[in-house]
Amino acid sequence: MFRPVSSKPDLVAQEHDILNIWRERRTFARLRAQNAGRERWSFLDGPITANNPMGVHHAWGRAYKDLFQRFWAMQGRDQRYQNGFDCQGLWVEVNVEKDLGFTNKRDIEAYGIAEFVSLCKQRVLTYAARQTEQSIRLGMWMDWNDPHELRRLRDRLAEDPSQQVTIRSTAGIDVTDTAEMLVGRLGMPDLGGSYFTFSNENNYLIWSFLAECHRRGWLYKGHDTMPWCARCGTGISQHEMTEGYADREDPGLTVKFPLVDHPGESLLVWTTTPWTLTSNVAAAVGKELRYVKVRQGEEIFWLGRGMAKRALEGPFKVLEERLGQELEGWRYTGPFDDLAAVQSAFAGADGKPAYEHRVVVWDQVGEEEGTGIVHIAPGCGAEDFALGKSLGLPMIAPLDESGIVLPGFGAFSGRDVRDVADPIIESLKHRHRFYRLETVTHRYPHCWRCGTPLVFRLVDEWYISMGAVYDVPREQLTPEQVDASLRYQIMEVIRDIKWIPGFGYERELDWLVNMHDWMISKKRYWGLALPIYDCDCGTINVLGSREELAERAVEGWAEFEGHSPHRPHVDAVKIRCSGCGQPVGRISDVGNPWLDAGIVPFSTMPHGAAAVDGKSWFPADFVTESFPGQFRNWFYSLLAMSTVLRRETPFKALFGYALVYGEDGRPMHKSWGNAIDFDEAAERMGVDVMRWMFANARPEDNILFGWHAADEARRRLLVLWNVYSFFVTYARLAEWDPRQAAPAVAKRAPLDRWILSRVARLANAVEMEFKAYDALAAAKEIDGFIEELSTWYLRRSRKRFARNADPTDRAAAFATMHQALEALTRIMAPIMPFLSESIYQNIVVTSVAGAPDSVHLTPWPTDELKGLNDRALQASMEVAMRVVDLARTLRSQTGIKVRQPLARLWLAMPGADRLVERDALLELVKDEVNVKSIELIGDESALVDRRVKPLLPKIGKKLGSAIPAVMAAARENRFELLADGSVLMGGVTLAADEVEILATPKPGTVVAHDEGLVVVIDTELTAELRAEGDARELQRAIQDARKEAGVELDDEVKVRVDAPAAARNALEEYIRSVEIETRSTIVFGVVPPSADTVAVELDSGAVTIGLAGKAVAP
RNA sequence: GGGGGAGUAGCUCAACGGUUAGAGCAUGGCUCUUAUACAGCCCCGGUUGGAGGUUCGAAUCCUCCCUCCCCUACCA
Repeated sequence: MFRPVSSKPDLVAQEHDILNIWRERRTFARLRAQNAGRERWSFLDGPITANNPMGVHHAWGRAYKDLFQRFWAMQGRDQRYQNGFDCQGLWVEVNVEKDLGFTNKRDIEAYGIAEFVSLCKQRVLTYAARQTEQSIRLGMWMDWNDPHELRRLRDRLAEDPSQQVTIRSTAGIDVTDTAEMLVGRLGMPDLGGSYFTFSNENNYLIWSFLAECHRRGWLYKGHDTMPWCARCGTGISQHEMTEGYADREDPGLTVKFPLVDHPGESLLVWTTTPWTLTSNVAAAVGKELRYVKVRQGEEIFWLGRGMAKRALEGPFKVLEERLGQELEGWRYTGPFDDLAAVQSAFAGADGKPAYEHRVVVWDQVGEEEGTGIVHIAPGCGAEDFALGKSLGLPMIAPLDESGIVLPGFGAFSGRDVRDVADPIIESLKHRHRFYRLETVTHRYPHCWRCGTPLVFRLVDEWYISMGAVYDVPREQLTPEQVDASLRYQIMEVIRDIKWIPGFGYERELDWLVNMHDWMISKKRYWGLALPIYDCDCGTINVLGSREELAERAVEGWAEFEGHSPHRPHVDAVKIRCSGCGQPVGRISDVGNPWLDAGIVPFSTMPHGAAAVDGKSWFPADFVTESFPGQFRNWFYSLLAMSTVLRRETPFKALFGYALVYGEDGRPMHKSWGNAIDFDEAAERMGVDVMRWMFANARPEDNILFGWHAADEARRRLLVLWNVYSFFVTYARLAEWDPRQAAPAVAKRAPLDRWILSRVARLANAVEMEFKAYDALAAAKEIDGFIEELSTWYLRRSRKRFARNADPTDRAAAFATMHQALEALTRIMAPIMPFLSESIYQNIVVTSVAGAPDSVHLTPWPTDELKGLNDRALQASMEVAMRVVDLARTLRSQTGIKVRQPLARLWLAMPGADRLVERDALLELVKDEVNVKSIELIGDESALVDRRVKPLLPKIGKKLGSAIPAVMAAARENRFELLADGSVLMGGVTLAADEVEILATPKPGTVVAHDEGLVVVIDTELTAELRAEGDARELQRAIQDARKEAGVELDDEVKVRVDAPAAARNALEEYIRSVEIETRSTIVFGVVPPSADTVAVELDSGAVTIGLAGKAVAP
């Protein structure tokens, strides 16, 4: 017998039970064994940053990942099930710094890089363990490391990285190595478990990638002015800029640059970054722009003509007008010519000034903002740098890597760049160079990690060239051009990918066209050690492997030996320069973390000789990640690296989804009170509710996640639960068991055959949707099925499950419901692994011989159910359901309750003869809407009129301006039906296929209609009908009373009914059937005051009923 | 600043140029039911952001304006 099921499930507790069952029975391991060696489905997990606990936003993507893995497992596919952790980079560093209370890089150096890097590793292990536990809670089936082992490894690493430690692989084999080396070997085949991007293998493979880039001449050192975060002390690459833009208020400062050759006259220049004025080198004007000389009081200024009104304060008089090019070469006195840094930058070889501030022409000068004369500081802006370089201007770089003004800048030296604006303005006022100060709000880049406003700094960084952008359409490129430009090669590669949603392809393409070279260096500590050895002789050595490092090492190897390829140990090694033969050290930079994530197809899916059994998992069939940002990050790095190494795509299909927002439509934010922690969500709403919510979200839109949304999602699941609970309750009462013989499907009621056909169709539809990676469409199918299972199949079948039902029919109903539920649990298992498992365990595992002991070990049911499909029956049933809807509408319009039986229902149904099982279906309708008989009438009936609906899309173009007349005729029912089926109306003749003939009710009767169906009810109530209605009303009241009294379903009760004589008479005929339905014995008479009483207003009079206790002792 | 979207019921979103703009949620009302803290139905709710234009007909196409979002960008 089935285990009893509460009607109010504790979903959360149930999920924990299921987790225990899976663990005890090693269900996942058995699933893997079951599919091992079969056709593969290769999923590549995008690494989650192991830096914090997992959030509900991670849960969205992880729900998709698990969903599709489970689905393909049910398709019998072999899989890798490897989760990934992203480990290296600034994310982790910033948090470790925060924990230590550090404010900048000098603190790290003082603390010790080795210790700092070790803490970074420990933090990764801490959160990898945590996220592993959370992911398991989510139901995600992966080849997980034991979280306790990860924590133990972390603790051993903290104690002494060189100590020998033994850990158990996920396959159960003990492996011994030093703590540091074991950490570096995580995710490798011998240890199993999640891959970690800090692994030795991952790092060395990036080396080989970089060496390959170098071999092809694509790796170079750039000297440029880059966005720079002073707090983090590192440049920010173009890939990282997106999230960092925010509105910011800055000073809008207008200053005077006195002209050397025009005494008393000054240029007016505008800037929002006062600190860059110390490094001013030139002032740029537009060649074709017009400039004016104006007088204000005693002073004379030059500025753009179009800007004068806005930029000048107070009245002015225009004295002269010139083109920008006429100003070229004018010399002016710089704002801070007395600074040593300026003097030395301008000095020639002999120490005398070789350069003077002057006006230059620049095509990018515009007239939208400022004064039309642009302050140029090549050391403080990328565009300024480019201009300065092309004109051979001196460069002045005022900041060190922490944003502190360098020596040589007088009183400003040693101050933080963020604090020098005011002193500079003061100083300018002092020097009579100040003109005006306002406040400007503009979009300004900030550090994506720590939020510090970026500055621009002149630095050396390392880049991978993305190749030329040719000024011709792509299809006209020659193969040679494509071979020379990586970006076009990537563009070719991405054509082979199925992008879901489709706009992903365009977006990636757009990024590829516009992207700059890939800046891969970071002046930090925790990350990939770039294998670049930049020799003073001009030779750049790039190593491709640990072996090459060993081979070429000339010193420091002993210090490195036994360590992961991280700073500081790897920095100890010096190699022999291939150019000059001298020892050369590694550059101190670490790598861009997207290199770490981009190499994982190669580090986790070895191919060729490296493949474990000669078969490669590369390329992946599927990847899925949140798309905002990833087009320039993970997707990009995957594609770039795979294109360089193999010139083919690393994945065949990409499914992108948007962001998780709070219920209020804003990003989740702790301080806004709309954030929900994953753990809290899991333990309060349950993960299946969450997964159901996620599956029902439109992936291309942001999902609004919250408690109300969860309640709504849970509702549909409770409908299913109620069906299940009903089934189990009655199966237990009937002691029904799936092993009992049931009538053959063909012999069952049409209702049974219909729901089985329905579930067969569901299996097929959901399979198709999952294969198209459309979880939403699949969820909608399932949702629709649950709705019909509950509100039609079960609703119409309820009586069939009762004890007094026909035994054969009852057996058929039980068997049908059982099969439908069993199939449904399998179909929804990928989305809701717990709920489906819980139902399956109870109704299948306990009682079906030979059934797998988990729903997740069952195959996808489409093939098993195929034979049950019956399209004609489904179409007919839909008509019946619509008739019921119409009849209900009529009842509610006339105010006649469904409990009140009606004599007749008239039904006009075009094509009624095409319906299969017509009589049986009409019986269902009769029962459902409580009418004694249904009479079919033709559309010629006196009850309906005909109406003509012109099919506008067909006739619109043809008729043009005649349309209004035709439509008016249609509205007013003015038309003539011709013998050949055509229709004359509004002065034109419409062919039969240009119109639809509708049956519509004649006014004056109670009718409802819908697409040709017309339903009319007979509202006349005879005395018998009223009496029967009263009986049902009484029955209902007794059931209510039973419920109030908390009587068990199976208990017999005694009921006293206090009714006037008229009511007694009316009810008399039906008392016996009411007794049966309500499992009671009815006695008319006074209700004792002690009983639970209920008052009912019957048609035949007011009655009071009272439960007088149980009739039969239990 | 450049490019692309989107503005439709209180909220979240639908609606090949086709005449009465629909769903879900929320509010309110009703109903069904020992599946009993389930569910169903109905009502209410709209100048389709605004103004013009094209068309027999516009939420839909065009122009301008307003607002928001996304992508992109160091314009000083």
